[in-house]
Amino acid sequence: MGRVPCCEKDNVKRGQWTPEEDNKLLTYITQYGTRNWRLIPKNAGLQRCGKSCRLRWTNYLRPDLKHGEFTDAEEQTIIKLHSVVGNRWSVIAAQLPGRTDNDVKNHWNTKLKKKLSGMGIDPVTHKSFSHLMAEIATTLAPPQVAHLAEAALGCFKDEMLHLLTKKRPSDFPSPAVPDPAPARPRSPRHASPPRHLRPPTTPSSASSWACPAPS
DNA sequence: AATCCCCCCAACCGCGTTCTC
DNA sequence: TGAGAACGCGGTTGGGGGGAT
Repeated sequence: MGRVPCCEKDNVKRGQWTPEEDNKLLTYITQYGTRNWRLIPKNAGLQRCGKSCRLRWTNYLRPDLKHGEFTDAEEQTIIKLHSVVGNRWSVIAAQLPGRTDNDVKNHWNTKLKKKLSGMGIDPVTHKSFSHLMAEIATTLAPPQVAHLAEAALGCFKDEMLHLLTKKRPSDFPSPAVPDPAPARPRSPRHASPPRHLRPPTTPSSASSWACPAPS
């Protein structure tokens, strides 16, 4: 049997929360706690899904949350922990009082990944790009190495062009190499195997064969 | 001044895990 | 012990805001 939806979608409001909704949720939870998320919207007089209420509470309304900029120390903690546990955002967030997994994930995706790349460090493996290239080269036969080096140079060229002109590689005429992907790929949700069949998302299990998308 | 483009982040989706009966 | 419900997590999306043109 298929999984039942968490709520009746027809009668449920979606999108941005209004201050009135925030207030209702906050008032209710302050008084009664967070025991049953399915009942909370009903009892609080909200036309929201319980899941949406839980997310709003955990990511925004909780009184112990920090809302400001991430400090250098927090960033260092995220980078260190990510190098150990990978994309286990809840694990990382647990070490940062007042930060949520969503916060950490967003900050990683928007800031830290670029910061590391800019420092010549692969944000997936946390190794320097030159170290990775040397590592890969030792495992390949000479013709493959030559091919890889050529591909890497292509990636580097694309990245530089993008940085210098703020244009995507696909914006440039490229008769030899077809553009591998659209500028913002929309991968199908279930391209990967089910979670229990996937390897843990540790940095060492991932590789960086593909060109990183120009940021 | 208007339009375009990109970045950021709040919110959503779907799946795995845990809980309850 | 198994089924269904509830919860939690990570990936993804989309809209608003602001800078660039």
